[in-house]
Amino acid sequence: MARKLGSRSEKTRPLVRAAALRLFARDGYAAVPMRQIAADVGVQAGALYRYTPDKQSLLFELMHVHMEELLAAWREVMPDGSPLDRLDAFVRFHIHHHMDRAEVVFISYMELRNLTPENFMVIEGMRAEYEKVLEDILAECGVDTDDKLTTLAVLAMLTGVNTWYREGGLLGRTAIAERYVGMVRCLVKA
Amino acid sequence: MARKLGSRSEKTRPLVRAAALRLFARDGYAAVPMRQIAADVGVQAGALYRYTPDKQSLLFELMHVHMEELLAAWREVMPDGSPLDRLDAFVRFHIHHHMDRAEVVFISYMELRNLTPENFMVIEGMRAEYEKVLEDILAECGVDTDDKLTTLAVLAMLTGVNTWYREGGLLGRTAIAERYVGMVRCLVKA
DNA sequence: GTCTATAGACAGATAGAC
DNA sequence: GTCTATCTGTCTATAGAC
Repeated sequence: MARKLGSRSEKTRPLVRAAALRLFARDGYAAVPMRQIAADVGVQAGALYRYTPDKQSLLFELMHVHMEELLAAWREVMPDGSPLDRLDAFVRFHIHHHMDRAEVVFISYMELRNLTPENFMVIEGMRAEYEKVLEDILAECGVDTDDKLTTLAVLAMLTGVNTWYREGGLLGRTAIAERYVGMVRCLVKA
Repeated sequence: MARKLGSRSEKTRPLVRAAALRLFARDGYAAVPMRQIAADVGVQAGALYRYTPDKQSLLFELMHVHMEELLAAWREVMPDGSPLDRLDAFVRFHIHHHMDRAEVVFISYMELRNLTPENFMVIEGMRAEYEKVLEDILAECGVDTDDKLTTLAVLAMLTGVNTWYREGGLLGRTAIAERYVGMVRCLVKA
């Protein structure tokens, strides 16, 4: 099979994204120079601008793709059962998805303020859409969602797993998810 | 009454701290130039170095004072009652303290990675000490604290209030605290 | 598509006048 | 104690050779 022209460029592009992801997560967007991303990829800084118009777009693209994948993945696994079943499913989905993508999740919470106002509005809209998924499920479960306190408390608790979960820890992935399922069920009953 | 010599310097110092607090919270440590802090205070950039050896010390001092005050304030109000009473008291204390100091709390979570390794270890130690306060109370309430999941889940839920609470919102401070008290009680029973 | 070289802006921190 | 002026280094992004 003949290679397409320009296929070489499509080898570097994902490396740039991966390096930006890793370094932004580790050191923070503002603290990572383009030169360091380039060094991580194994090219000179100027070459990066073949793949991104600027540093800001690199950040925005990582967060935008993440939010699109998050919303799409939920639509994919979203079950039809009872409200409580759907709540359990949401908790398991959220925990597993966030454990699998620790770096981009971390960036998406930490680097919001380094987005331009236009880019921020896009991401904020998608974040609100995801929050609405949980809010609707909670409402169907009989929770009062006039104020967002319960929704935000549950979301904060679930997302907190991102700050401490590391692969190979004391608890397995499924065990962790089931513990959170139990805690959220308990909050809903109260 | 005669003014003490040097009393004028002690007027600018708190202004520098206040400006750094406000700007670090709004734009992030890395994005705030010393010149902007100076402009906020109403002096030239060079004058700031009468009050701090460098920018890093400005950040560290804000976080360090915050953690000292947090630990001291808890020791002050810590009650003697039953474990469940002490848990309620901790929840109320945490929520109110975090609502009253939104900016420095936000900085303390967001800017950890902009501390030098030495400074990070100091703050991290104090953060662990605070976490231990909650862990001990939960253990006395009969919660299994062999793994830290419950402790961290409760702390994440409580601290989440910082991301959405604004003065003059739908719910009053006390009402919010009592809702969290109810949710935490429920998690402990399960 | 990657390189070298550099433009142009701006950072943290210091020196010395007043 | 604050000023002006500046040193020294680093940043993003671009230009043009190969």
